[in-house]
Amino acid sequence: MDDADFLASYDPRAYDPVAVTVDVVALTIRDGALAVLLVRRGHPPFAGQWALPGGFVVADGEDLPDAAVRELGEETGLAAGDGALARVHLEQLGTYGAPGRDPRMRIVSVAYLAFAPELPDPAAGGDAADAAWTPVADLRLTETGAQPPGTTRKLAFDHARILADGLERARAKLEYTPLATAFCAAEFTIPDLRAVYEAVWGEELHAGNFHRKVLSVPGFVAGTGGTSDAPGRRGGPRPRLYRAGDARLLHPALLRPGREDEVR
Amino acid sequence: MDDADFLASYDPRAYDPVAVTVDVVALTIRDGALAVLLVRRGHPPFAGQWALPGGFVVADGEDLPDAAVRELGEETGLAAGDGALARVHLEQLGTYGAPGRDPRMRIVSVAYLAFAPELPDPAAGGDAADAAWTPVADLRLTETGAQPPGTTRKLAFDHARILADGLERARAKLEYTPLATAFCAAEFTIPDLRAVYEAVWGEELHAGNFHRKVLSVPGFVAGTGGTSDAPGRRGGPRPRLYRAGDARLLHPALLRPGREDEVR
DNA sequence: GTAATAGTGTCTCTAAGACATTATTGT
DNA sequence: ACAATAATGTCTTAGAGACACTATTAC
Repeated sequence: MDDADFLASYDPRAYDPVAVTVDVVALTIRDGALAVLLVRRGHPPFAGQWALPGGFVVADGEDLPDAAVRELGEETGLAAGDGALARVHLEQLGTYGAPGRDPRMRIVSVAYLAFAPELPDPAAGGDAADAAWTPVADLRLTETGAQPPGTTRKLAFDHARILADGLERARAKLEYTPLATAFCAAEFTIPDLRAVYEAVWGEELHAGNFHRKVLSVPGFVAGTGGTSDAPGRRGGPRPRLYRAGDARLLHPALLRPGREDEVR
Repeated sequence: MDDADFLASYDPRAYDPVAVTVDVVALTIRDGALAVLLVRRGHPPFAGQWALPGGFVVADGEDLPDAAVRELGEETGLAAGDGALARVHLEQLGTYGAPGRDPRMRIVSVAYLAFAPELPDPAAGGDAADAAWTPVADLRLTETGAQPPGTTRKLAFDHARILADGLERARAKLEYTPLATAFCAAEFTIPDLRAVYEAVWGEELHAGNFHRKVLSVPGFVAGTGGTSDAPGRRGGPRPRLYRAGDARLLHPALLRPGREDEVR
């Protein structure tokens, strides 16, 4: 039997049904805090609860990253050809396929991680009853969370786990890639960049050391020669403007402070 | 409509068929070289060509890592309850779902990465006509490879890409995790560990500096007090024996030498 | 003996971090 | 004037890497 014979006799529907979906962990910085795009589900299961944007992959011809971009565009109201979506950094996060994670049927979900500069407020689209950028600090990400009840939101499906994995990935990638620039506008200042690191890592960084460190990494940032016009600051000289450099890895890396204890 | 109504009216087969498979990049050290487990396909498509071990996920109730272990066991002839398989480190590598990657239908494949100490020669099982540990140096992993033809093997599907991604993941994880100990027997020497690093990174390391570095990382290795009986070596004192320590991250990390150029 | 190897010591240079200092802005 | 901040300078210490050296084994 050669390939052609095999294809002719092959019936894909003979297999048990497994559906493939794409979920997106879209992160941005809003008001100095790390925020994730969430939608309120309009249909069962988990109707009314908040969840990551996502949906079924179109079986015929849609690549997985394309599906992720499509889902992101549906929830933010941005078209794929729009410049704002083109600036979004997208990478695969992982695949979640435990039996029972969706009550309807066996669903394997490929999660993507998106990093974006400040985007417009989302417009609910598709199946979503609502959509909003939500500070991650307002979310309960562990079963044993110690947050005060009422102020936290629990996510549908296993999306709390997916989001937690995405946050850890983001925190780690800030260390050894210039990913932080993906959260900034095309031109930014070193203090802007430091604000991104502080929001994602949840720690204050020493301004002087951070400044010198960023400039010492080859290709991290490139000066434009201009200076910020400094709106809304509380004094001090005008910071210089930079663009993202051509480095794809930071060498040496910017390591998170105080991680010796988390090692075991 | 509540959840129960929705489930009753839901027909999973109404969706376009997408099949989910699991492929395994199983790495080990054989004769001092990094080797990957490959099977020769017994059926179309790509009958007769070498490929990564893998297969369809059982839709009803099999978790994805379980499917990966099952596929690995089928090809190596090791039972899941066997101690050898229990020592294998398994982690998800990524998911590959480009349309057309399989000529039969839309197939989304979840790839897993397995690290094992020296395992027995595989026994062909399942659909495989043959199975073998193959040194990765004998494989053509890029389309524009400069290897001499005839000495290289080309893999089926997009498995060359999956393997290349797995190798890069392995090389990176040696830097900041104690993963190298997963390639060693329960007790090993520092030179054994150095041989793992050299095989995976493809570079010779300075023996003295490596030794001091490994011992300086808290929790990387723990001494047993014993010494190797040193069979087959070419002279020198008996090296001391160690076991894997309790660290899950190496701090500080063991960085690969000479990566400054690959940064842009 | 000779060669190879395990393990340790020493030196240099880079880089991280704590801290100080100067200059420039808003209030 | 005062507070806040950008940007740079100084000092200490940890760590990576080059190299040397001793001790122990196989041949």
